Amino acid sequence: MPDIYRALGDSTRRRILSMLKQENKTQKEIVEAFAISQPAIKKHLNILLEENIITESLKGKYRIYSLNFNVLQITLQEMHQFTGELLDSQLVSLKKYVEKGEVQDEHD
Amino acid sequence: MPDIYRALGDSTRRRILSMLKQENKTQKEIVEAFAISQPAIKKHLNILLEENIITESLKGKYRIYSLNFNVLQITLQEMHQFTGELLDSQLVSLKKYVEKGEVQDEHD
DNA sequence: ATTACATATAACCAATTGGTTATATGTGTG
DNA sequence: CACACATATAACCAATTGGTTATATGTAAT
Repeated sequence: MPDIYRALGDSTRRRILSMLKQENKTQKEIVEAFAISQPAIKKHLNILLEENIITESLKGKYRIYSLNFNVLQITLQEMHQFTGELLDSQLVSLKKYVEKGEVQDEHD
Repeated sequence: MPDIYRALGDSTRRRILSMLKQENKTQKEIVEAFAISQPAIKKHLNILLEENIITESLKGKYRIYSLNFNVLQITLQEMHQFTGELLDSQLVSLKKYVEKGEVQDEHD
């Protein structure tokens, strides 16, 4: 359900995630780390929240954001499997080549 | 330079890449595998070409598309490093916890 | 040469994205 | 209570995305 590709699809969001991997951060801290406005950061946080990649908690007037490791782990693992299979196929082609003396069939 | 996140950011494009991992395909074959129009597929192919994730070659009236394994490998490896570091940090936190009896500092 | 087929391109559309500024709301502090 | 600060929300904007239909172009086959 969570769209990890959407979550990772923007470099600001990737930087936010990198920040959060060290320690949880308040929105204020995140905003201060970028050159764009607070509402712009909030929109990125909302996308990450929508995709369940981060969680939000309240502490007085602050909002604290954290990585959602459970979801991250599952979705990244799926993504990694997909990408792994893409590269895998090259090895299969190489194997075929070694065995049968051809790389691709049909088109070349 | 190639934006692998953009390339993978759409499920149609991911399906196209999956198709190409088996064998090279003509545009016609790709179009026939989807329920959307030829120009729509062409746009996706153009994005994959822009990001250098696939290559195009001519064969008579056909256009043959192939995975660009070189670029794929490099960009996916970078992506995987990024995502690996995200999850890694949890292990570091766990390690800290085991060693010092705390998980996070500052915010909780 | 005509026709059929594969692909390209143009014009259009609605929704999403990534940003802005201005302003409202909520919470802690002097 | 009043003010300051952190965050939320609204209204706006330009660019991109993902699709469409209609039509042009290039190549092969009859």
